[in-house]
Amino acid sequence: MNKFSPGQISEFQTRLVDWFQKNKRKLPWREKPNWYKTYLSEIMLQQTTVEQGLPYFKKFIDNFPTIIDLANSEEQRILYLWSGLGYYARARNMHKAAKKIRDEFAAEFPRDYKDALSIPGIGPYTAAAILSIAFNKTHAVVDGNVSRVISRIFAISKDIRLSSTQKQITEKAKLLLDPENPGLFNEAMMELGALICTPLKPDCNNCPVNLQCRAQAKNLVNEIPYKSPAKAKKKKFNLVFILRFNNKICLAKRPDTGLLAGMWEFPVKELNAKQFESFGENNLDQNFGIINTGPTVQSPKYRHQYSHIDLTYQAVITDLRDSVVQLSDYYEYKWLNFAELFDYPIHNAHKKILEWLKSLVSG
DNA sequence: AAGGCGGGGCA
DNA sequence: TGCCCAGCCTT
Repeated sequence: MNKFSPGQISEFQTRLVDWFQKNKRKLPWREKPNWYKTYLSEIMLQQTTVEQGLPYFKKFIDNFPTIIDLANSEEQRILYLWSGLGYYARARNMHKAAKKIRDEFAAEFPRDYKDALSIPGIGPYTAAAILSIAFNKTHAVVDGNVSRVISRIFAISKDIRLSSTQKQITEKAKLLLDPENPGLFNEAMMELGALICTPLKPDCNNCPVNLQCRAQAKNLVNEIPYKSPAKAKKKKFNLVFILRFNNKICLAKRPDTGLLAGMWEFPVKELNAKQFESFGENNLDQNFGIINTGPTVQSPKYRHQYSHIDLTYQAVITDLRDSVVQLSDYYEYKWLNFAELFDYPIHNAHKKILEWLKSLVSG
């Protein structure tokens, strides 16, 4: 009852892979595949849906057709093309990775698992995915999709966040893996999780392995996987300054570590909830050391949810009497023409402000 | 082992 | 508005 027999494993593999070959999505990295396309797509699809990553994959393949092109690029160029996709450490690690592959692995992806793990941005999942999909090496992948599929197949109802549960799932993934077609099998597992065995309302009627699914048999599909509740996000409030002087606008670079590292933005002052509600009644000079020459223009309030922060923010357009501003939180900033603002890697919260600014200019 | 790190989408 | 999705890295 607790174990799949060799016959059942073989049947599972056959049914799954047959389903995959008939139902897989047409995706650009699946056309004329090579390891570089696999690598690029796997990095981009970490914590990211296919729909969201698709336009970025096309951009990167167009701009950097080979790993050498990627390695030879500037980091700011990579961040610019990546801006809006999030988790920007991926982009910076990708640049480091490309240089390492170029210099230490003769511009070829290493075939060894430990070597793959030594590359920045490549962990257990990505190493197994690239080695199996691009080189048909026998490594089982465990990503979010696979975790969900396996927890249902084996009716594992323990908290899926626990590392002990992940360990158990990894063992099951190795057990099910088809050693003859590891790449195909891994892709099929992930595609099943993405198309059929979805987090909400899984399409069990069209599942190729529903007869082997213990969650289905026990009518527990909606209870598995169990995930313990997430912590509440911290609420934060930002006042964003559109500082203007001589028809130029100030844009600043965030520090190289932490949230949105290395991305550009309009200078920000973090306020508490009370300050955020009342700043308009105060004098910007007294409160922020900013000397404005006239009335300010306020943007609508925006909300932006990060994985651990619930941010509310609002921009004010402020004309300065001189260009001396106290921006001690930033080590680099520039005064730019309006059009030049669009040439910098700006994170999404401030892209919304830029869009608002654009609507003022054109409207 | 736990927490930091984006952005999109849904009820 | 609250809350879901989730690999890699650092601590």
